[in-house]
Amino acid sequence: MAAARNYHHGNLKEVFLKAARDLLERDGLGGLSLRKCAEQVGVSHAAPKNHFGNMAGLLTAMVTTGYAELAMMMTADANTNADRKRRRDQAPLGYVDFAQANPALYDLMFSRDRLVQDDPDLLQQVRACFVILADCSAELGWHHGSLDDKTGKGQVAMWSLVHGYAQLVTAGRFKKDNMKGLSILDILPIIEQDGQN
Amino acid sequence: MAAARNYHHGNLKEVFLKAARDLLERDGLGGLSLRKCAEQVGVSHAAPKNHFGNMAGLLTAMVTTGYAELAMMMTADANTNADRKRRRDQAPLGYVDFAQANPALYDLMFSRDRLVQDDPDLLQQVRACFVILADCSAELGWHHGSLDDKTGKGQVAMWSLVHGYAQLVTAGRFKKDNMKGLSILDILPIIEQDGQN
DNA sequence: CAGAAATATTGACACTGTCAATATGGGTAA
DNA sequence: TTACCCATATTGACAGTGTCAATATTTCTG
Repeated sequence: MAAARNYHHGNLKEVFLKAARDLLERDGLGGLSLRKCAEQVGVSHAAPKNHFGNMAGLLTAMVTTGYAELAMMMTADANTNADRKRRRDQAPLGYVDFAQANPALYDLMFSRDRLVQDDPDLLQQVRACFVILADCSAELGWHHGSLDDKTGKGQVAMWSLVHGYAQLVTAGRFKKDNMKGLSILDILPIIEQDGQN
Repeated sequence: MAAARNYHHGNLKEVFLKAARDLLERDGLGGLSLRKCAEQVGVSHAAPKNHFGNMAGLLTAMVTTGYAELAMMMTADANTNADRKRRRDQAPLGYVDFAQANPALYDLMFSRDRLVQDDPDLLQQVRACFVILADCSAELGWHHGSLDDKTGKGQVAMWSLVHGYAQLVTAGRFKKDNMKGLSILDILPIIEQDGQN
């Protein structure tokens, strides 16, 4: 149960993931290395191989936890007695908050290479996030096409708009002084409501 | 003028950029290396230092040409005698086409680290692309806030929506079979028109 | 024609991910 | 308890990487 001195660290996987995330946000993806993480945790440079296989496995594990946290931040008020508007706004607000709090990890979460894209855990967490946003779009009355398969126009527009906004803000593509007082909640309402279909 | 045999390649910078882009799209960012490019071009491994300084300089140069091409694809019909709707649709259509034709480069164009973010040429090309999209949002009647500084709600929504859509499609976050027949042109019209500032 | 400047090469260095071989210890069944 | 298997960690090695200093070659310029 308790961590041993040398061999069998106990919870090396979790500790390693935490160290990797700290290093990622501190030095960027280019500054993240397995060996630096291992040194910081206090294990040998090949120790992570048992838990993650290779670099892509580590990044995939980090990203998967990232999607799980993203879902949590979007549903933080789901089971509280917050009013209806507050709960409805929480998804896009929490989404952008997560991206701004973890910009490097957020980048990695949408990179095409570097990840094991068909990892089952990853796919499940991604889908969970999409479902939350799809519900949010329905909540706002963005039906706009087939809702049954969760990939109607409203759902695609919702994720596109929120993700695009989050990425452009964290990438610094919008000038900060011009964005003063302009949040994702100001952008969403310009989507036209459409109750039919 | 003509390329010499050994020293003074002549147009090494352009040739190197082309080799780097080929390698980037073929093997991803992780598979791109200065030494592979140099080998393919037929120069020594340190030759690119004179033209790009370091890896970040090479990536920044690649990304800058990427933004220039993106602007060209968005304005391909600008000076033709295509009808008004065709010209208006060209910006978002060309944007998504570029992302799908150059997915790895497109990713790099929105990464926070790895680039020299304050490079003057890069900033200029980025701004040119944003202006094209801002004009497009005005063209569609998305005024929604201050238009004078080009960063009103409509402009932010336009870039967010188009970029988010492009990135999510190229990253495979939308299932292909569910996206059949659903293009960016189907998404844009759900934005509400609002002529009053 | 000579010297300066631009451009390319060579060699070295520290650092990286990955792998095979080895060592250690926890868990389980006899 | 004892013996064994297996998960886990270490060590050592390897090819590949970006970067830099020193050097060599070519073009440009006065």
